Amino acid sequence: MGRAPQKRTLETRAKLVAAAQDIVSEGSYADLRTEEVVLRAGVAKGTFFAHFKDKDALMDQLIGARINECLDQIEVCPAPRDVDGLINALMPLLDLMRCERYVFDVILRLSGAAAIEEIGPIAQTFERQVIVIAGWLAQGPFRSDISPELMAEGVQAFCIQAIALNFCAINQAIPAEDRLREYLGAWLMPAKA
Amino acid sequence: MGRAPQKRTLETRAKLVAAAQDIVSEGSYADLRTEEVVLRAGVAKGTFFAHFKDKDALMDQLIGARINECLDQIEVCPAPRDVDGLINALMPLLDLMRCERYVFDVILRLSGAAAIEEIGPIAQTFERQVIVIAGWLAQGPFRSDISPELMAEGVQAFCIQAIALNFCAINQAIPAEDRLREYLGAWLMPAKA
DNA sequence: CTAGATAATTGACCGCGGTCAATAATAAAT
DNA sequence: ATTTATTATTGACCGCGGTCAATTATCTAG
Repeated sequence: MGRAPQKRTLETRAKLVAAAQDIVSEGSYADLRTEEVVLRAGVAKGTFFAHFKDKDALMDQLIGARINECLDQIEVCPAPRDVDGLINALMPLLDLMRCERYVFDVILRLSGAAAIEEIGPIAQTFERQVIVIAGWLAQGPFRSDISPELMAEGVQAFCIQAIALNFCAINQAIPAEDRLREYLGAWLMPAKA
Repeated sequence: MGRAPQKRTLETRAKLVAAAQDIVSEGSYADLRTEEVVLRAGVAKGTFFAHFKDKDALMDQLIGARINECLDQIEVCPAPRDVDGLINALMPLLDLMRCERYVFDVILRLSGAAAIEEIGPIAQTFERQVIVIAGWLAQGPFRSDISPELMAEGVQAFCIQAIALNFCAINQAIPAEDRLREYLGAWLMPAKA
């Protein structure tokens, strides 16, 4: 067990995060530079890396926090009654995931933790997503031959697929929502046949 | 229309690719350095970037070529008769995609082209995958309420999901094949209910 | 209060991907 | 052949993420 963190440490960390958030709000996640962050925070470069393992770790914090805000908001919605309702409910999350190519890449990269000790914010939100979505699906008029958790994992997979295809020039004619509707209809309410 | 490429150009490019392949075969994709490539090829650093837009473009060539080898081999297989057969048939592809974390990341990043003019090798193989898999699914004893192409896109999405989850420490207990079998069973042969 | 231990901060430095003005090699025109 | 237009190559240079030995601030024991 380490000692309790010093006041100074918390202040420094807060300055770094605040500086990073400012930069993002003025521009984009993609053009955040660690050098700009430390400049604004008024600390040395090494200090940044004493607080964050690498640049991705900062992004994990920032983006993970925003995903959690979405989930807070989403969680209290009533369980959707059909695929369209589900897509509607998921919209804030989808919009966040596709707001920037770089953000999507970071989320994909960090949605799984390399080691059990280091489950970061984004990886945690991915577990939380499954819980929230599975909770909904258990109530709705969806297929019942597989578990809600499995259905939820599939929803995640298809969201990613729909967004990934939409970042691709060839496929931008079809809106991501339409593609997702097709996927989820087939996944959640198969007509068998 | 540009002029035909000079002999020298083709030689240089071949030297670069050969050097890169040597490095990969001695180590991994992840530890390929462009500086090492140009050193072995006996050219200047700038020459590399005259031939490849960036490092990713080289990876696109190298990995795209290997995916195509897999597809050549896969294409001639008889259409699988069930989910297990499908997973078996896809194994060479899956093994390639998960051989290295870095390789998986590159594939995800390049599987969609940013602009229509620049559809790279990997993006092309992703279209080819859908064609090959859809061809199979059209023949097999799978659901018929959705198109084979849609089924094939779902297979792609679930392959990626299964691999991604398996790169994550928390989920390594379950082999990717088992997870994939569960997904594809539910996707391709829903029991309705 | 002081001395020693621990934790936080610093900034010069490195690695490596990527750029670009200058130069050299090649092809086309006279 | 000689000039002219293109194309290929060069290597010094830059940006930026990340490291680490040295320094400074904070905590704790006596």
